[in-house]
Amino acid sequence: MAGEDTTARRRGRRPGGQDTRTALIEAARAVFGESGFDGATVRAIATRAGVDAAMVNHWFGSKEGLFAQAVLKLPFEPHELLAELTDGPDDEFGERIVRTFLTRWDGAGGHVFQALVRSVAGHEQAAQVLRSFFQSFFTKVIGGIGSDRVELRTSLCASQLVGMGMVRYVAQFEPMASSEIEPLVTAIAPTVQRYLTGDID
Amino acid sequence: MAGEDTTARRRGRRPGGQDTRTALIEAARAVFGESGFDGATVRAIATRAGVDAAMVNHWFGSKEGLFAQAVLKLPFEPHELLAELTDGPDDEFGERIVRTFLTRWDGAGGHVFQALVRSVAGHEQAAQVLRSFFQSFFTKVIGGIGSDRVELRTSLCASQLVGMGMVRYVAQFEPMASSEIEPLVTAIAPTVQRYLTGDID
DNA sequence: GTCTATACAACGATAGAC
DNA sequence: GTCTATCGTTGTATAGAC
Repeated sequence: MAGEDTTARRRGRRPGGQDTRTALIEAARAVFGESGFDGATVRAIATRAGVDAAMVNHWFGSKEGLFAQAVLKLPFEPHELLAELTDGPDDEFGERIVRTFLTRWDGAGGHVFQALVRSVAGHEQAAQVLRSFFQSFFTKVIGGIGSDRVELRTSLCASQLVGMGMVRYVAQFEPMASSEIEPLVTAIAPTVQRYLTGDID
Repeated sequence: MAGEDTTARRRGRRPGGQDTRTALIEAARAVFGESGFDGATVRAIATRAGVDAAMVNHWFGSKEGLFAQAVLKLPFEPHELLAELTDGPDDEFGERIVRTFLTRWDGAGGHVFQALVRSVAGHEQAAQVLRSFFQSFFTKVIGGIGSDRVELRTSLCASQLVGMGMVRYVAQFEPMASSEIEPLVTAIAPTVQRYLTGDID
């Protein structure tokens, strides 16, 4: 992450920093809901929240980060996650992705993933914004390893990860629902690794 | 319901054939909702519908078939599907599963899968019944090939299949959403095949 | 007559009481 | 272990629609 709350009192605009963050999240939900991800602008969200547009980057790292936490309620910050995933050898990429996915969502609690699925399944709006967000994010993740067919590989990885979340957190099939993380990494990482760098046709 | 049947139970054809089917579906939704899949009995459902238990087999092939059409609204009959999947060499099992999954759901239309996901994500009840149904069904599918760790393999297969459906029908990530079936079979079948018969630890 | 939706009986499996 | 009750399922005779 960037800084903690070192700039909170600098010009005394708002005494409590958390209020800015909360206001941004509420404004973001409204604006993203009205305009979609592409249609919503950081400036419009910040204006509605009554704060400066720079606060978006300060609190959420990016427009995507704000979207992730406000609308999708993802339990992580995309930029930070990107750095975590890309740090390591390419042939352990699948392993890192699966382990990180499970660790983060386990930490957040199954109901968070469940809520995400419900909103995506229920509202075409949410599906659309998630789609552009996920594709943009995962393309960055995959882009660095120089494989071809980036879009298809992205879809394939998404299918295995999303399915893993569905089985573990939503449908709660045993033994996957109660399993430790590492056995699942062992079983599933080769799939993701193949989707990333292997032969897919 | 098909009427309170004030007439004494007579053998033979009752006027209004479709009414029995409809009555069974309505009764099944009620009983499955109250008791879950295992707790609900065919006889209880038939009694509530005011017809004989044998009508379940006549109209839906099995208890699972009734559940599939009444609660999950699946576009296929489990027994028929089981026969289709198990007919062929074991080393093409993954291929058949992926192709059949996509063919059936494509035929039904994406909104049907979407509705299934929504009901499973929304109601713990539906998740529970789907869980026992799916495990029972897939255990039969996998049971014939004699692999170990049947439950884990079932979960893994389910994760890839459900994820594929989520990406193609719900989130609609390109290119997976618009792809022809066969390229997806080529890309994903090896994953399912490995989950079924390969090394997973 | 044929066709089929229906009811009833019975089978094998399974779970629990004793 | 034995007995019993109940489960899902199957076979079959029958009644009504055609």
